[in-house]
Amino acid sequence: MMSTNKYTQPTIKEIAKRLKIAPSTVSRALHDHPSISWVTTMRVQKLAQELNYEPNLSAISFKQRKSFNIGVILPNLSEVFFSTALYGIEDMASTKKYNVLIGQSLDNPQREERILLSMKNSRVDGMIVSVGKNTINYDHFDLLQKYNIPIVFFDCIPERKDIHFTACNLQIGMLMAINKLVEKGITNIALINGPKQLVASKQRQQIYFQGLKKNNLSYDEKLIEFTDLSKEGNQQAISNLLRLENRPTAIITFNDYLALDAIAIAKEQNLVINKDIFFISFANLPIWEYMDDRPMASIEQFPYKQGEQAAKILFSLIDSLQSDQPTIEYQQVIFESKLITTLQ
Amino acid sequence: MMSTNKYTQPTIKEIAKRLKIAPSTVSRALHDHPSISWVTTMRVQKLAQELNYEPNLSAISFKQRKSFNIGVILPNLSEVFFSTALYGIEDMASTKKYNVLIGQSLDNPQREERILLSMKNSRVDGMIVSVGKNTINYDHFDLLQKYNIPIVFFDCIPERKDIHFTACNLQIGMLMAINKLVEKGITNIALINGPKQLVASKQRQQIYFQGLKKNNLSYDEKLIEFTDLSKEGNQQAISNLLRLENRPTAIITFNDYLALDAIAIAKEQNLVINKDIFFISFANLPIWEYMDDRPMASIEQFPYKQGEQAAKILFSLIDSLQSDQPTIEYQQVIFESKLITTLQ
DNA sequence: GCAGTTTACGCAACCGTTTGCATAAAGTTA
DNA sequence: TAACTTTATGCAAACGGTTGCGTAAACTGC
Repeated sequence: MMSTNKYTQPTIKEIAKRLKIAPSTVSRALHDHPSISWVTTMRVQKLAQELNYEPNLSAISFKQRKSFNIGVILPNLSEVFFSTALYGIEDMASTKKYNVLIGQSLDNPQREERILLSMKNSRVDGMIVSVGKNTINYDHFDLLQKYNIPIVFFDCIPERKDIHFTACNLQIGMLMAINKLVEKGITNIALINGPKQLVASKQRQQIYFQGLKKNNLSYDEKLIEFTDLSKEGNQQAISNLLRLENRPTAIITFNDYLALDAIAIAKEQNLVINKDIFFISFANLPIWEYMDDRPMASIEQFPYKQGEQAAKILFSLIDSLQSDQPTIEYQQVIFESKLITTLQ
Repeated sequence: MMSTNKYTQPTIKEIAKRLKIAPSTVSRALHDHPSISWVTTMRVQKLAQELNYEPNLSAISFKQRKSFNIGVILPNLSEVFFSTALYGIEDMASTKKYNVLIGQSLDNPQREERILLSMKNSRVDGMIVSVGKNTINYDHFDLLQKYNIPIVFFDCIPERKDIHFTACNLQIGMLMAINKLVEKGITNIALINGPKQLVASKQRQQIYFQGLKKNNLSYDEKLIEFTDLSKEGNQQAISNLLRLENRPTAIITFNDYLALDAIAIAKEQNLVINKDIFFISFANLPIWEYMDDRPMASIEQFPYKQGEQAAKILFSLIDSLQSDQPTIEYQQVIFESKLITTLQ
């Protein structure tokens, strides 16, 4: 599969030379420019086809000051949520003839910043970012603004008004989940939330309060725990809840990975899942169907659609940057969550 | 976060103009070229720092005919195996100042080819590919050769000699697994293999035979089933085995996802996992630790190392393309697998 | 003080494509 | 047929950085 003879890709100049016409004519002919005659256009396109001509995107991107690459920074691609979102981004990008540069931050702010700067330097035309859960400083994102590189955040977004983003409104899903529990007569509902600095955490907590209130349940501050989402943090949080005198009969967990840890601990304490205690979780890990002890329900957040939409917004921003009238409004698209019952 | 004033990145020409020297001098100064005086070098580097100069990689890649991008095509990033391999690739790439373009083939040959061609056109400097399980035609990979774009395959590799690749030798892990079973007195060992066209399947089958032979076990062809790795295929395969008069007491499954299906079916038939029947699997899904009924052991294939090594090989190929003496040998690195016992 | 060497820098071309402008040829009108 | 318009094409610059080559100026040795 290794050949020694160099095979160089044909260029516009090559075609021009062969047809004894100017490169500019070739360029225009390839773009069906009206000022080029039908005959010339055909001759050029025919030869281009024969030679297997492909425009040198490197040259074009240099000339046009566009790389036709977008950067995507995610915490972690092994989470199905993110890899599915990436499909959405990829699919949208490929219809727009863009490539996707990927970087996994692993929730490490330094790594996140390093990736971001490297993408900036390689002149991506825009970025889609799901912020790592340990990121507290957003200066490097602001930096991109100076270089006119648009960013669209998705899912895990900074808490500020002046950004473009897509996210999922957990309200409907979460309220339905609480209603469902109450219908079953389960009223002692706890929440294990994620890191306090996350918008997602604040949101979950707020809706949790709403859900209790709408069902005339009283709020007990002991029923809220926080975790940094590390395994130890998770175990600590669930243990605290299970130790309570008034042990909760249902627990809403910040995400599926936390739910895994929580369920494991509950089982260790000989609690029967979905009998002694119920779990509700976010993000719908597909692996649940293989597990006997799984959350009663998960709240679906439509990662594919979120990714696709984020890319759509990004491309509209990129296009508007080209035009004389750049958009000034912030594009913010919020999807509605949906309650998925994983048990029959 | 949106500003209207355009902020243009400083260029070498800009610096040259300000210091009233030639662009070429600036370029050399920035590269610490020996023919530039200490004073000038310092002046240039100081101003560059002040202006926040960053070389325009677009221009460099155009001029140098290198994109400083490598393409990675994988079946699926939601499989932890692949996303972990991607870390390895990413890390190696970032030390080499390369970016990573990603494409998920979803085991769809058309999609795989589309991604490959699009990456070719955007002039990636090389590619790392794990071939989709339905790919039977390798013409598009050969095409890249014509354009002098090196490819390194990893994990799922085409069955031919003339390629660069990294892979994992399952021999040690698999033989140890069989030995372990035999030690426990389990001798009726079945194999559910993947699609017949895959190298990986052939390899597994061969070692399976070896393992039986070394332990003086007789081979029964009924104990080998194949699956296309779809859910239905998996279920069919395991059902066939469990229906056998001489029901196997251990099953080696092609991968962890198949193991999940297999275990589920076995449980439906009221078999107790790790008592009535044992499973051994490949690739070590981290989720196992949360499951009560899991394979007795998994065979670790070191995806991070494989990815890292694949990238290392790719960069050596890219470098050797630059030099006058391109490498002719095929670089093939094979890691040794390791048996991981997931049960205490 | 002169030939030879070294040092430090500038000039200009180049990579492939695009695009504003100029212009020759052809066609149109009075 | 002169003047004007239209059509089809070419010329040349530009994007930003790199690099071979040329060359003043400074330095060396005798």
